[in-house]
Amino acid sequence: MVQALQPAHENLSARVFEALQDAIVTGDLEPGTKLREPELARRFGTSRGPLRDALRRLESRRLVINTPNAGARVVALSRQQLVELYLVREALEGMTSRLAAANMSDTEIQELEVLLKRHEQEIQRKDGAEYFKQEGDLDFHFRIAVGSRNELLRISLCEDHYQLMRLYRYKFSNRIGRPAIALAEHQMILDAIRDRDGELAEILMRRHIRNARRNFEQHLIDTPNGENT
Amino acid sequence: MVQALQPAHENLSARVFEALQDAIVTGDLEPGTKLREPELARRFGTSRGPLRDALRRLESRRLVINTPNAGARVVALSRQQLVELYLVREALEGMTSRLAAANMSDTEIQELEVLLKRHEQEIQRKDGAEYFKQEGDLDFHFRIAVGSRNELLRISLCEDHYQLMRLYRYKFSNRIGRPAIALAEHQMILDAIRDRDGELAEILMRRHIRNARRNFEQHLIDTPNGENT
DNA sequence: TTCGCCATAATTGTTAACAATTTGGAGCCT
DNA sequence: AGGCTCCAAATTGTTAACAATTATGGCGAA
Repeated sequence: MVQALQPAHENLSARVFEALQDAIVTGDLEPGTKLREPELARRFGTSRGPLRDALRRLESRRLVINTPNAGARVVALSRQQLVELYLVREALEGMTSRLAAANMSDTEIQELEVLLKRHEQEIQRKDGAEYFKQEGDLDFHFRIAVGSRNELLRISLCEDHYQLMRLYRYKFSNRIGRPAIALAEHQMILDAIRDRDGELAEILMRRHIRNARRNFEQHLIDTPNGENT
Repeated sequence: MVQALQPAHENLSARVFEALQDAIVTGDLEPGTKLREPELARRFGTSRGPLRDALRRLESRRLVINTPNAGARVVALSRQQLVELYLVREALEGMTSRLAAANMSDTEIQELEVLLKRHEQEIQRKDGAEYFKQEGDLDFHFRIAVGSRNELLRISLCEDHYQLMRLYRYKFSNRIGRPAIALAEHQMILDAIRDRDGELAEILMRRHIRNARRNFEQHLIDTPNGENT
């Protein structure tokens, strides 16, 4: 159950937007759920105006799909659409890595090293691995997006596509051994960035995401009756 | 001056959205223009509700920037932001071309050939070249996006980024000789797609957009005092 | 039973009024 | 003159009522 909004300061529209996005991404509102304006307005303690505003903003992030005169629903990505998302990420994050190799500060690179060291320990200890490996993975990609010094790329990835990825992160948990493989891939990407080798960083990042996609596609073959349309 | 909306059928919000987008992209409302809700509502013959709705949708396409409690303005891209846009296009359209080589139908490829033949004639006759070469260029890229059979890519490019490109297409008209060069690049990309050589198609498309970006960047160096921030 | 139709309820779309915030400028002081 | 404060006007944010559209459910006929 979603609770009312406590933080003041911002306008209602923005607060409802964040609360709704959180409810969707955490799975509190499951994919496909009908989003009725009067009900949600009551739940968030506001009127329908700001709520509609929030729905439009969520629609632009593809977390909500709206059909005119019929209402809004939480997005339910098909397997095909998830594959499409991987392909877009492959393209965008390849470019991101290339730019990050040129533009990331030495400090940021050192912080990335620390992050990966922590991931290594997490995986060895296997504590909280199920949860952490996904959020940690996104954190790695997130920092590279920031390091690209390209705001358009950063917003596309961090504020749009990653939210969608988070929404589906629990659906297809990576297979046994994949976290360690992913970490090794992250290490290689970081090495390339440290060497300021943009071309290699791009190639490695694309291969990394391509591997994740193929892992997912294999998962589809193994379990033909998924929960997605 | 923007006129009132005649087409019925759709809801007001959608009609205002399209009319406003058109006014922005055609330059009727210049970059940086303050968008006052009461004024626009009068102009489009509606109330502020649907108008705010339209503004939010334009915001999601980056054609409008909204600062809370201070109102909305037509976007005014800086030179740096335009460079960023080229880089994003390079990444996305590279992937688009790769996928189009695999997924475009033979009919679509033939239609692309017809399109390029027409461009060739247009350039030789030099009639309407100034206008056509830009819209025609976008048409070429548009069809490849469709041919990728990736809806996420198609929407990102055709409905988001291309509108921004159109908004700035008149600002930096390609230099002498560039249209012919661009056409030759288009030809090579089409050849690769016809050969179903996705890898080559991607390389060529990226080089094509990279060339356009460098052409633009050179333009920046030559004319340091641009109209953009 | 099952299909289609109609009335009713629920939901979305739109409007206008009210509240809160920001902007612009007059007037005053230094 | 220059800059500050404060008031007024304009603009954005929010709400609730009304209109239009869509979903629902019962009824009757084949």
